[in-house]
Amino acid sequence: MAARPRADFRIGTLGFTAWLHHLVRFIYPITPMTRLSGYFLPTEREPPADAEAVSHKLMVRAGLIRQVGAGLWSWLPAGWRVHQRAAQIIREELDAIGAHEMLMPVLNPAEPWRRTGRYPIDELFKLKDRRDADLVLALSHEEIVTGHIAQVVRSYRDLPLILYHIQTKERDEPRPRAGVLRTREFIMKDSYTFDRDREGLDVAYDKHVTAYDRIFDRTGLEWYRVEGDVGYMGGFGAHEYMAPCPAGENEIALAEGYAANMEVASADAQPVELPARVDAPEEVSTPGMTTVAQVASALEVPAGALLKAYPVVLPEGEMRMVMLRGDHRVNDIKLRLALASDFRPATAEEVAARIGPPGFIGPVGTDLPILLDAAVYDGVREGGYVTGANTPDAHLRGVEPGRDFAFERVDVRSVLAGDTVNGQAIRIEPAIEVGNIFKLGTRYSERLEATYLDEHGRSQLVWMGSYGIGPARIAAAAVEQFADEKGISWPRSLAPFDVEVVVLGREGSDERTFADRLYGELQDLGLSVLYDDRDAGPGEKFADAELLGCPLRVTVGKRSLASGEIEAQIRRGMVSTTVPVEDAAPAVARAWGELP
RNA sequence: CGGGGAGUGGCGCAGUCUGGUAGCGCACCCGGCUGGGGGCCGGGCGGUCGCAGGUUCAAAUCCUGUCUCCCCGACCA
Repeated sequence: MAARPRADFRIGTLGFTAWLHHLVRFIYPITPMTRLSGYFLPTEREPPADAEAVSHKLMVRAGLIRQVGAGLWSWLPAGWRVHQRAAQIIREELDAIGAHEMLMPVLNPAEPWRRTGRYPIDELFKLKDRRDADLVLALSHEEIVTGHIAQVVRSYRDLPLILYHIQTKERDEPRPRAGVLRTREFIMKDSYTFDRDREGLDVAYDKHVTAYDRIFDRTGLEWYRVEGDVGYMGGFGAHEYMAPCPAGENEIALAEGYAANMEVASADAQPVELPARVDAPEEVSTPGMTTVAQVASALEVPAGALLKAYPVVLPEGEMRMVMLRGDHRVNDIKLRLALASDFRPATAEEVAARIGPPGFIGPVGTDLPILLDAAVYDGVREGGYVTGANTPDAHLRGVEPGRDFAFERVDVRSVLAGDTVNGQAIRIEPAIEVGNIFKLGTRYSERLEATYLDEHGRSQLVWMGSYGIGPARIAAAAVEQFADEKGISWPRSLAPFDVEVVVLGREGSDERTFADRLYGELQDLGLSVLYDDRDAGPGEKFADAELLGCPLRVTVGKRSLASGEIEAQIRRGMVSTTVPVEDAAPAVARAWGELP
């Protein structure tokens, strides 16, 4: 009785539905205990001494996560609520494209991993059971899910399928870092699509684009879908979902209408002024000058007027010489794609034996196949470049591609800020990868024999895609993107609680009575509420509320009751508004509904 | 894997160089005051100094080994 003395109040204020709702709760007290006085929310005044990233510091300080070991984290109740909210958004949008949730084990027999060739991966945790059988801890679930498909799917009529689960992943990361941004154990939503053919895969992939776009829109994050690295063997398309933030481990190139991972980004280079054309290359003495900076400065030309050589060796031992502008850098991933092969840089000995003195090598006079980066002019316009002369202490000036050496055109450089795409200058920002989608093709179905019989009774390989999202990274990225000097500022969709009610006043005071009631009313309106009913000073309560970052803070004190207006502070931007004491709850709910 | 740094009450740190009774702030507990921005007064609890071995009359401190954590880089199916 004393616990719930407000039923009659509600009939009048909230209407019959809410009253009924309350009655049900009165009988089945399912309301979660979110009175701060009895909640496990250990806030800290100071960040962990060794924390660097904003999300790491704030999530620990706010009482969301606690470290267990390197790359191993517990999610405390409020943090887990955030994680669950992210997971629920993912779940809803995947269900909406016809995906079906399931659950696969983390502990796997080694055998399917051996079959797919992934057993030797260093990141894969390996262990043995008591009978000395080899086991692994799954770092994703292609092997297991494809194994099920191989067993179950017989006919083209069984396809397509979209399956997913939200399950722990284990990865023996060489370097866990930055709180929950890169951990050894984490929860991932991974989905897998199974189709009859390549066209079917394209459809499944597009469905994931739709779902992912909606998911990341709903999280409230700033995000980009960028082109990702497909790998030169068997990838058919890949995108990554990137959330820009200072602690990000990736770099993305962004321009109006363009977004790509730096690993694969392509853009038009900024122009460089070349020395005037000459009839034939001429040798100049450059004693001891083996760096671009030295040569450029000695010859008084911009670094971009130099062509530097990057000799590489293919697995079969063949050599290639990559030429690019002196102010540009080779992007190994793009080069690997261009070569359609792994490669390694040639050693100084190999260079000396095959081409010329290291530091002075160039394209003129060599018989090596030359790959010329797209940013290098081809000689029909502009002037001549400076290159190594393939003799000690000398360079050539006035070198023109095409006239002075033959080449194959490639795009293998890392783009720079200020380069353009469709005339729009790009900028480069750090970002955290929060999701990825990947067209696998038949790599796994081949090795695990996932086949079906088509309309003509012929056996066909199943076409697969795999798609991941890390809810923990969504949470951390949101912290990174929206934090201010006071703490976290959650987007509405991810906040651990919609509203935090702060009461100022002793046990038994009018403020308490009012706040108790408001707490219940807000919950009855469908809001999740954290109620700071602790016997603490106002400063401490405000500081904690701002640290935790619920979108809306409602303060009930003597002052508010006397003035007839209650302060409602919007966390994002720390904007204060007021709601009338009369009908406070619906007014708070309306205010909440307008937040980001 | 390479480089750098750190392990001392719950948190943040001093003390280590130069061996000699383990300290500070916050937090916590008790009493009181205060009550719209981490407030005040008084009284308390709590640490075998990461672990193991060694040197020494004596080790947080010196020596050896080892474990753990963080940062930078490499790596990131």
